[in-house]
Amino acid sequence: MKIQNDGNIDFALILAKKGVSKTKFRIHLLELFYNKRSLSVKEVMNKSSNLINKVTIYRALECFEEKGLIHKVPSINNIIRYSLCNSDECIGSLHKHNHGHFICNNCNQTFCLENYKSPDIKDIEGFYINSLNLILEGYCKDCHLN
Amino acid sequence: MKIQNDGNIDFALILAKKGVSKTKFRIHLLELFYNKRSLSVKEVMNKSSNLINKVTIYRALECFEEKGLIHKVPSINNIIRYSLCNSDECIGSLHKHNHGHFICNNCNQTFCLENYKSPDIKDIEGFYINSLNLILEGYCKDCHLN
DNA sequence: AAAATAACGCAATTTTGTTGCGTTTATTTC
DNA sequence: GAAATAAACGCAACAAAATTGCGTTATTTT
Repeated sequence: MKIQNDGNIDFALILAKKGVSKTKFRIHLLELFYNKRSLSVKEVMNKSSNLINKVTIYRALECFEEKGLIHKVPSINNIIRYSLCNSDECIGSLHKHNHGHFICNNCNQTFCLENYKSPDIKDIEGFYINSLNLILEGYCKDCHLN
Repeated sequence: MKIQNDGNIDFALILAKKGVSKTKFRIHLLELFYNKRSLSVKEVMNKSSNLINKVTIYRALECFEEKGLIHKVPSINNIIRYSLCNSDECIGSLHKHNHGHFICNNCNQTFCLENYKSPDIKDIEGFYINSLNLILEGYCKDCHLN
């Protein structure tokens, strides 16, 4: 994925293309994901104004997921976590995101590992696969040092 | 993994070898995992006597994980889920479980996919990997039909 | 068997996520 | 561009999931 995060991205336009209402918060939310790629609900809360209600955050994330902007990343911390979709992989609510994700067990940040792909599993007898995730956990550079 | 689930497994002995106290409930819990391989907290509750307190369940699962008997399986439903460790893969709290897991989005059952392995990722610059999980989600045979 | 240690149960609390409904904001239609 | 429609928002209340402290009971060690 090539993200040109040079401050010239028209987030409102991206929302419009995906059929998402262009409210102040949702533009802000999309910007957050373009900056950090992967966020938990808590991180979104911390990075949003205190004036934004948590219900609004949950509903916006749900909407973004349905419209193909972000996808859930599995985790063992029983925390909902989302990552920005690759526009060439995800269309609408059909999410195909075969790159790995690394989750730091200390700071809880999630990192997209573009170079590490999930194996290409097509069909397994008796299982109807909707999503496939390669999840790595441990400590990121910063947390390993401390 | 070869599990000889023929009713002749000495669960108490396994607990003793791992340094886990041999209480009635913990013997029962280990048996559950040998029977089903993968369980959420809720499933453990349902399969245990109503007399067992949920706190006991949480603490026993935590203990089993620390002693290398079971490991957490990531999921997008933010539900804590555990799988039996392969004795040849996991030693103590060092969990290496490179087989995939399939989680049914309807019945929430988890299935170990012994034949589907995670790619063998050793080191990634800046990341210190503790565990690696290959997570598949969708519908199992039973839930797909309904 | 007694002492030490670990597990257990209970109650209370915290954290996380959800639902309903009236109000505000954005989008569509004219 | 204003009115009508639809969607998003905030609030309060609720529900579910997980955690903590502490006194009691069971297990392990000596």
